[in-house]
Amino acid sequence: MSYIVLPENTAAQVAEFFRAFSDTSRVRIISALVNCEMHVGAIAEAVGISESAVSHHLRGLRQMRLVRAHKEGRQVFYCLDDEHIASIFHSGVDHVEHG
Amino acid sequence: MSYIVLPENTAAQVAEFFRAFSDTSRVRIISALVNCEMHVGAIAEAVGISESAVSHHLRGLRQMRLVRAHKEGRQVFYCLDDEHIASIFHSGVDHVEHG
DNA sequence: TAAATATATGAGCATATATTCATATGTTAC
DNA sequence: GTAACATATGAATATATGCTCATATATTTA
Repeated sequence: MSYIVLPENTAAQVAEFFRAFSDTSRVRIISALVNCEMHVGAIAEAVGISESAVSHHLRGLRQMRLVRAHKEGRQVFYCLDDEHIASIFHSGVDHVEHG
Repeated sequence: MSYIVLPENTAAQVAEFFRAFSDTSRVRIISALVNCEMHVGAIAEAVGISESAVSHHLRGLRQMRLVRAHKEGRQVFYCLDDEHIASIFHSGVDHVEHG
């Protein structure tokens, strides 16, 4: 029988993707963006961490295309990039709540 | 409008859960266990890392109940704990392959 | 019993990561 | 223009993480 293992490259990308959901603050940021778009200050207030920390996290999430941003005046609003992100997030919540 | 953010405790559990999928080696280990159960040595060979490293990863995955183990002689066979784990894994692969 | 095999585990090290602080950039109001 | 505000970014630091190496435990075989 042959063992089928995901190639290193693909596995690294998958790992990188899930790493976005692997930090408490990021999970809370993502949870805040599931139902509405929010600007950085509001996210910081809602999650309870500094705006700088939020900004750093959002940069990572942006680079991985988990979130999209658009500017309105001096505020920047963020939202989840697509439904797939929300879906994976919900899978994780489901797993820990009834799993 | 009120901002609904996942409580810290729950978010920490969700983050911990996804952290299991956030490392290249663990993703490959999980991928190997999707279709069959395998013993530690076979996993190590398939993934291409030391048996010790595999064993360390499997301990974490066991503690998080992502995998189950049973002994046969001196070998220990591992398999994914349930279909939900495989399903989340596949979601991640789908995301990076066509996302 | 002793030796060989399979897995598990603890310590140590090197790297990665999250946060804070200071500062930079861009925008609005005066 | 300057001041105030909102966000972004780089450096520094503290903690976490993955791997290796040495060793321990358990099982089979001679």
